[in-house]
Amino acid sequence: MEDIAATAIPDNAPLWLTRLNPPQRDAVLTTDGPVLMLAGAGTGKTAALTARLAWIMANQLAWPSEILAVTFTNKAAREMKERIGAMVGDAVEGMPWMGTFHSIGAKMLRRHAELMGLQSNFTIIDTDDQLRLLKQLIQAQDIDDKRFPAKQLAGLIDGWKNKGLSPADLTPADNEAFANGKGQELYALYQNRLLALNACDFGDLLLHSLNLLKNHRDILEHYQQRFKYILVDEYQDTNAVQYLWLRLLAQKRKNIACVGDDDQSIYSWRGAEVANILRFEKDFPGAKIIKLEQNYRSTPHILGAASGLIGANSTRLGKTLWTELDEGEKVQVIGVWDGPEEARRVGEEIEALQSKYRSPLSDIAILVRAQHQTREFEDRFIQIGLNYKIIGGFRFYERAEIRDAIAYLRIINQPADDLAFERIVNTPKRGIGDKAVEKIHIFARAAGMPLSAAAAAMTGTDEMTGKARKSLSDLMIQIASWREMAGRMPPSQLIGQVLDESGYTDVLQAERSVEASGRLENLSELARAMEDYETLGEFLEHVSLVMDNDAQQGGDQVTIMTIHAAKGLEYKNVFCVGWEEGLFPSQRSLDEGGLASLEEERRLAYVAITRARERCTILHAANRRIYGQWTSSIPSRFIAELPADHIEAQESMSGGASLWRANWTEKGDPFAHLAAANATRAGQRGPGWQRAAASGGFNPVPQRIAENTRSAASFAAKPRADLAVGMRVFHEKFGYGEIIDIEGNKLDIEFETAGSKRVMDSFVKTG
DNA sequence: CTTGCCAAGTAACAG
DNA sequence: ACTTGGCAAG
Repeated sequence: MEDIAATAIPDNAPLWLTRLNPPQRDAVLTTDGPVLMLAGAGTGKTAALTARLAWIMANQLAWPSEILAVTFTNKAAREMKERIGAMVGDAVEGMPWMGTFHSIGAKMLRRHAELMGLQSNFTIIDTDDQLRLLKQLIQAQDIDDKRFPAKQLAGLIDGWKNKGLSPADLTPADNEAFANGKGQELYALYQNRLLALNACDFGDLLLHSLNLLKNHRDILEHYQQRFKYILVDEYQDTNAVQYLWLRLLAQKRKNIACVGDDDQSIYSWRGAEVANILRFEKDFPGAKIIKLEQNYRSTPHILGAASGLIGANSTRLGKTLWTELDEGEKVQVIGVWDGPEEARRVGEEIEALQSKYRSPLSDIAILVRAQHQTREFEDRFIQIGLNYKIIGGFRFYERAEIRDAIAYLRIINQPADDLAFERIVNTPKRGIGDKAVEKIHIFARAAGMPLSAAAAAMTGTDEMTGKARKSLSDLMIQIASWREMAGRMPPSQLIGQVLDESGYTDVLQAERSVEASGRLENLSELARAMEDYETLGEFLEHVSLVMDNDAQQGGDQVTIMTIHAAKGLEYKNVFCVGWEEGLFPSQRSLDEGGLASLEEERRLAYVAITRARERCTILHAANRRIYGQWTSSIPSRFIAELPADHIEAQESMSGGASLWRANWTEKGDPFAHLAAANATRAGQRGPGWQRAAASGGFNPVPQRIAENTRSAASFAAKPRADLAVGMRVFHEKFGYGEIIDIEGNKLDIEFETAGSKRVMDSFVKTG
């Protein structure tokens, strides 16, 4: 294992191979047999992976279509394709089996759908549909869906699927986990319902694919034969069902290369098992283990801070990262008064980076623990006119109008899609309300047919009364005509027809609000996105699995995203915000998982810091609002765990300092009592506070005091002097309007397009 | 059948 | 703070 007799460089070696370091090269040239690459953050893992694929193809060890390459995100797959393309040319185009577990599972499943009781045009339902379906089932069982919410059941079912368990595989304990022993029954009902709808949820894409291979020897052998090489990225994040699926496929040729880093395992909550990586040598005897430890990304200070932090974890394989880069700047730790000030401060730091280093905004990322933290930054950046984008969050296809449009497409593509039918039958409003839908349900159940078929049949009976009957009949005629159109026009054109003829566009246009025009824009964006697809089915697959909203509106933008979404990415400047106990590490995670969860949170912190190439800044606030309530907070313990040599606590408002400040400003500060309470608690315990105190937190004269009071005053702000009733003003979100009334710093404005609203004066511009 | 209002519960992370 | 669901009025 230690003898890394560096594989000799072949004579004909291309440049991209000679440039790799010895372990990387090893990982490329060891093509036969199982390989496990332990690759630390920033150690050139992707370079090695792509080179390995390029090498296999360039030497014709396998055709592109004979390689199975699994990545964790669509982004990673896309990126890898691009990089390989640059090395070996167009050959990548023919790599049909590169993608996420889910997309590959879906592909495989569509080819053999009938064996699993599905048709190949099955729908992939999202979490929203899943919840609605489960709720219906729970209610149909006469179970109180308040006490036993669909969300909880969805979580359990996902968990079972991640473990590879079908309803029949559940233990009595599993069964007891929901509604006093109804778990199994509901799971089984749900699966039957999905089959009847010709639909899969995300978990099914994996579970069905696994069962497909398990239960059909010939198919398994076909794929074992086909995939000459298997490559798996982020192996530490694979869950049981993925692991079993891989193991089946690799059994024959055993040319499987897995890449992972136990320190970056951050998905245990969705069933990932680090044990998979530890078990690799047992599963594949004689596996070659290759460690990548030279870091090419981060400065020694950043690396030192991250290493020190992760060193606090007890369960690690242990790697020692090193770098040849220049020392660089220390990691900055900044304490601020509250959430708004945190956002304000980050904005200032970004502006400083722009002027001092001429950093483009695309070199800057803000990493949050939880999605809701993005809002504060968004508000601030709109205010100061800083260009930003938020990754993840509200996914494009999760917007109501997009889901509506897609529901139309789904019911056109797949008549059995009851969920889609339910969604659109009265959208836009056409007088077919709950009562009418209920009738359709009853009819459908009696006749054993899908809703849309039942609805079509009912237009010929007297079940429906006048108006509803007419509307329904019109709708069914329209749907029939759209189905016919779908065969002869491209999807991007079809969607326009559908939206116009259904009256959807009209309703939005009639609304004449900013929101409505935004929706219309989104819909035309959707049509544009559809231009890349030739068939409806193709597009729907894309939308349910792939479509993300990083369709950048162009321009130079700061990126705001969760740490999870940032895994695998790097930025020159990284801001890690909200490092406070309860938020990060998240209270919920501590409550649920104890030490194991704490260690996962710490790995998350490690991932966050190691995204930074040159500058890493960590912030924590002394006060934050949670559920609309102001709450005091203490610095995260992770801050205390950063080695002092590598950090610089620039100034701190935390603990004692904020008490001092609170006393100082007590008069005008409505939150002084919170700060005092915070200080008391911080004084009792809290390792993060010790660090903050030890590293200069007790600066007796906080220099930024003037600014701080100003920011604390943002919620009790003085009204602006430059505004008066009757004045015409501009608001980023609502456009132009006239001031009707002024109340302190709040304005009542009659907007020209958005109607009358009450807004903060700081959000409007004059002139 | 729709709309509007109030109360309640709430927000971790992905495909 | 913000969204969702239930319920009452139009």
